[in-house]
Amino acid sequence: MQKTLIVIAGPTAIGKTSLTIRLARDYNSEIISADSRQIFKEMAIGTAVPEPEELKTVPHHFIQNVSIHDDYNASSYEHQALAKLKELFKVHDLIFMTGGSGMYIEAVCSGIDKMPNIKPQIREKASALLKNNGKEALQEILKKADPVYYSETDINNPARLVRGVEMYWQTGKPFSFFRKKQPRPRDFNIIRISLDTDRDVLHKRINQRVDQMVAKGLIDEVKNLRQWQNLVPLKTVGYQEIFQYLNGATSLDEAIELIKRNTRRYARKQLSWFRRNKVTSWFAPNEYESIKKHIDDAIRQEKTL
RNA sequence: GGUGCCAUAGCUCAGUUGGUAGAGCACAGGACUGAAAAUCCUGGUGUCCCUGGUUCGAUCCCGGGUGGCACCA
Repeated sequence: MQKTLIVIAGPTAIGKTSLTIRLARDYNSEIISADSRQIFKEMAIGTAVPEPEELKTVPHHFIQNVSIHDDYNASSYEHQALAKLKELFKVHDLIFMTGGSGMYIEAVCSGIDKMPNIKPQIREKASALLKNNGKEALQEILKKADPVYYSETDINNPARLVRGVEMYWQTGKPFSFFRKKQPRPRDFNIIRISLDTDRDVLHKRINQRVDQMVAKGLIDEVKNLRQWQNLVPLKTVGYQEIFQYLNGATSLDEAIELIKRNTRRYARKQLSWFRRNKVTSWFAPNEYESIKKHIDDAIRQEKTL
């Protein structure tokens, strides 16, 4: 029996959670979350994790099971999610994956090339070079050490430059040696569904959700994390803005407005990511019957193949 | 009621000594293989309030109107 992963992608606040829970119940299935922030134990309100009642109705995986103090990235997620899928496919033919982190979804669907971990000292050295000598210094190194990556990547983007340089320093080999970008075949089928709706509707939902987060105690949640504000997982919309407020840089009202604006921008970037995938089918979040029909048709097609 | 000032992008405003206009924010699009809710790139979206006049040509100058603000009654 061919196993199938159904991926429900969509921008933040569009209604992925409730839609996927309903689907997973109808198909008697389970849900794998592909969300780079809901995965952290310490972050709940600001990442809009599903409510306890929702989590009870259908088994969820990768919700709040890692600490912000752990090293975690898209590659860790790929391996854990694949292992979990293998386990779940022993009892289910159909598993749902939903979340807003495009890179996490791609990691599971297509895979990320295997690469060595970077030692913290090397990472710090590369960041220090960027800070002290600017991105030009990193560009110079890459130009000589890794002309392939240098010509392919966005050399204005410090994050890309640091990555290339630290990989070279760590291994003595160019980053492009590891970065093959070869999609890895999976032993399960993938059905991709993406959600979108009118922009003003989405913006309204985002604004409401942010107000709800504040009402649920976002400020207190962020206050408790204040000493960790420089950790990467906390470089997150909803947290950075409240840190700014707690640090006296903005008023609370300003911080809340900034969260709304930055969440709108985040939603736009997510959509941009999901549009890259040309095999996905697009639906509005309220088109439940059409979505179900699409899934049933896709499964039936697979069976006849 | 009188006088003065203002009216240009979604918002706040700049500007054109007359040749159909540009900043910030908002917004839109894109890139992205180990931080990805990160990081980076690109884009002005417009009856220049309406209406007459002057002019080859008016968003700009002049008259009238409408709306807003301020002050005086």
